[in-house]
Amino acid sequence: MPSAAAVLRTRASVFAALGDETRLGLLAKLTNGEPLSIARLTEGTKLTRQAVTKHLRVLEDVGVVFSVKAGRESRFALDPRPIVSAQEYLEHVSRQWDIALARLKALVEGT
Amino acid sequence: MPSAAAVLRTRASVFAALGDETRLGLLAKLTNGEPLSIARLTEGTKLTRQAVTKHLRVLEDVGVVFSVKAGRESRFALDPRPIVSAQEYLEHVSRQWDIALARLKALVEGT
DNA sequence: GCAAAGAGCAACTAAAGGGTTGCGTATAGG
DNA sequence: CCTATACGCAACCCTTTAGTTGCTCTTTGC
Repeated sequence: MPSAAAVLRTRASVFAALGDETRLGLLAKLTNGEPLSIARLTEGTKLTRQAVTKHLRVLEDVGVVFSVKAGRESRFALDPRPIVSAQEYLEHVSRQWDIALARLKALVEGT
Repeated sequence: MPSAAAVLRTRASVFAALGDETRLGLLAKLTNGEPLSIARLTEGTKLTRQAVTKHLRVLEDVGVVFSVKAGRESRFALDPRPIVSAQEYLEHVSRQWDIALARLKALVEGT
């Protein structure tokens, strides 16, 4: 069982990886399921292939993406599991908020 | 209607704001609904009040948090709307991925 | 067998981020 | 009043990050 602090750190790093316009764009290209090469992912980005590569490494480090070598090119595909995890966390936060608000409201209204 | 690029940029900045361990900790303290002062939020952080203030500004800039002045202290409270929006986006991404996978699978199996 | 395509690696730069310290200001309360 | 509390602002430092350039290596395909 990972410590609570480690969980926090992991979650933060996933959000950090998602916290970039370019990387969100890359994810969008990968949501259709088909693994894409770096050259392919670079098209239409105004960036160098190297820059895109770095972004992909960031995404790969947090597990949102993984790569498979196919001949001379390495294809990247999406792994939705960390995304689902992050999504559930946000759901949890807003849910806790709702519960807390209801509780406070009941308090004010004298129950 | 904001442009698609602007939407992307906004979303990215929200994720970026969430992409920090300290800030996730601050959010956690605010999920119980009660607005807290900066001094209060600084307790148990190993950080300076100034550092915490900066983090709060980051959260405030993306609308995840807002402040209300109360005498000599300014209290921060959570606004779950951007969080809900981010959550829905992640849900959308993983959902698209599921759909795409199903489609690819059907293709391979010859429909 | 050779040119072109697809990538990896390393060094470098500019800018952004996280953090601190120091100082000034307003409010609460004895 | 006068002190302690709660902040805001600004300057500064160090580290990380985004991006580029240049070079090398492997694979493709004619």
